Amino acid sequence: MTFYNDHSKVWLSVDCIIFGFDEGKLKILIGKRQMDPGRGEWSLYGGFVGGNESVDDAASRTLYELTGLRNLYMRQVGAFGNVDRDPGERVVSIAYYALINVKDYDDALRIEHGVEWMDINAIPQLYSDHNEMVRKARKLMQQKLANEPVGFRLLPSLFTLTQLQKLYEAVNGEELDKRNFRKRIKDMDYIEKTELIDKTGSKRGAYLYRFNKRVYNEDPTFKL
Amino acid sequence: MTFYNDHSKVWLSVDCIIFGFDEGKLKILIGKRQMDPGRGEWSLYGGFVGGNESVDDAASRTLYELTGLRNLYMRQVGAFGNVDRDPGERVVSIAYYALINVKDYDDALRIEHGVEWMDINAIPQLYSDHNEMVRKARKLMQQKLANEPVGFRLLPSLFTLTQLQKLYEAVNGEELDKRNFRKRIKDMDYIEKTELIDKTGSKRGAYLYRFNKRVYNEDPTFKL
DNA sequence: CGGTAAGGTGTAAAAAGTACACTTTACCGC
DNA sequence: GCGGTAAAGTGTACTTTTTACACCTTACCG
Repeated sequence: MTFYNDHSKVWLSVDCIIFGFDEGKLKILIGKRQMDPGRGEWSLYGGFVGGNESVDDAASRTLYELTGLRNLYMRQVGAFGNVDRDPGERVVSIAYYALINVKDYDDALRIEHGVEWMDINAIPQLYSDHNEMVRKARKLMQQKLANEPVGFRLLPSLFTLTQLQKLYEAVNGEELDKRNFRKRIKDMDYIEKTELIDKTGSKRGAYLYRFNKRVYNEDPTFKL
Repeated sequence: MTFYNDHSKVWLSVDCIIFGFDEGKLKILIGKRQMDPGRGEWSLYGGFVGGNESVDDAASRTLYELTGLRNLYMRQVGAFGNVDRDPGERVVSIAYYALINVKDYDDALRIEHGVEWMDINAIPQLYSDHNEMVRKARKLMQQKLANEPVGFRLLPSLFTLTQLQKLYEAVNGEELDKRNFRKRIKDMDYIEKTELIDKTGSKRGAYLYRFNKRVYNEDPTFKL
């Protein structure tokens, strides 16, 4: 049964913009392409969409391949479909961004795949239209973090308010006032203060907080 | 030269969510499918992506086919890629939304294509995943209209403030205060009052306004 | 010439956002 | 053991933005 034979088919790929937060900086994972065409160029990590998987599933699988992690927070960036975007063949790519806690990513696995964390503000020229994908992903991710409590995906499950603030500063590229920031956090009942104290970031130590999804779901309001 | 032969190809289509504003209501164009599979079901208008055109171009072409209009405001909604979204074959579709001024659309052409304007709040069940596309398109379009001055694309080039207000009320699904709305418009220098008066909407007549893109570009700030 | 229906206008109160500086704590090095 | 250091933590006054709200004007129509 073939309805559409008079139209042409294309290869479909997925490309992943994987955001991490480390050393106070927002970073993404990129590596040098290990295959033709474009061998040796800096590139996002990607893969092809199989005949028997959804595009979302292909992205999840690709993320899993690279990181060994499942159930990452992931959103579609969009389809990139210029005719000559791939130097070899007609390939349309669907970009996805993901948020991961850098500490969850096994470093050996990272090296095995030949990718590294690069500061979002120092991304070199990338293969094909990947820079454009990164730009769009960053914009969408910024908007998402401003309106939904997903930034926590970039942090350990226990985090200090300073870490959270630095994260938002890195994402938005601007400094925030500490007191105003903490005031707003205090109004969010689903960001819970624990009795635990982190001593790694300062001599004095800072209280650790945690995001409570249950509480959030009862009144899903967020704005930062 | 074929690098990717061990992967499978798919058909790519585009589907269009075409927004119009008429009779004080936000509407989209839908029609009954005239081909298998799904013949007779309500559906968005779409088309296939050709081997030699970008996905964006395919969407423009499809919009032109349907409306006879070029340079419509158009944005990508995203890729829809579930394996069985099309009952016949594996087809991945990229959805686009467009904004048109209903008056610009020749009614004979509309009827010829068998599509009609349907209130966004009364959309029936649509073919495949088209309802999902509409939901996402509406959300993106709402956000876009709140942050960029593109709502004018849904109105004649000369419009009254009441028309503009009704448009925003329809888009956001909530009534707005007339004085507050007009106050905000007055702060936007690029929405220019003309000396022309529209007498069709009221006995008294209302001043017609126009959006000045040049002025907007000098200080592209917008928020409604 | 009175009724009607949309056009047009300003002010005050509430809420949200912004700017801003000092004390506390615990470690470290001398 | 004590002075220096570096991050943690905390409240108030001011500014800006947002919201609520009611009446007069105009021109057509019957």
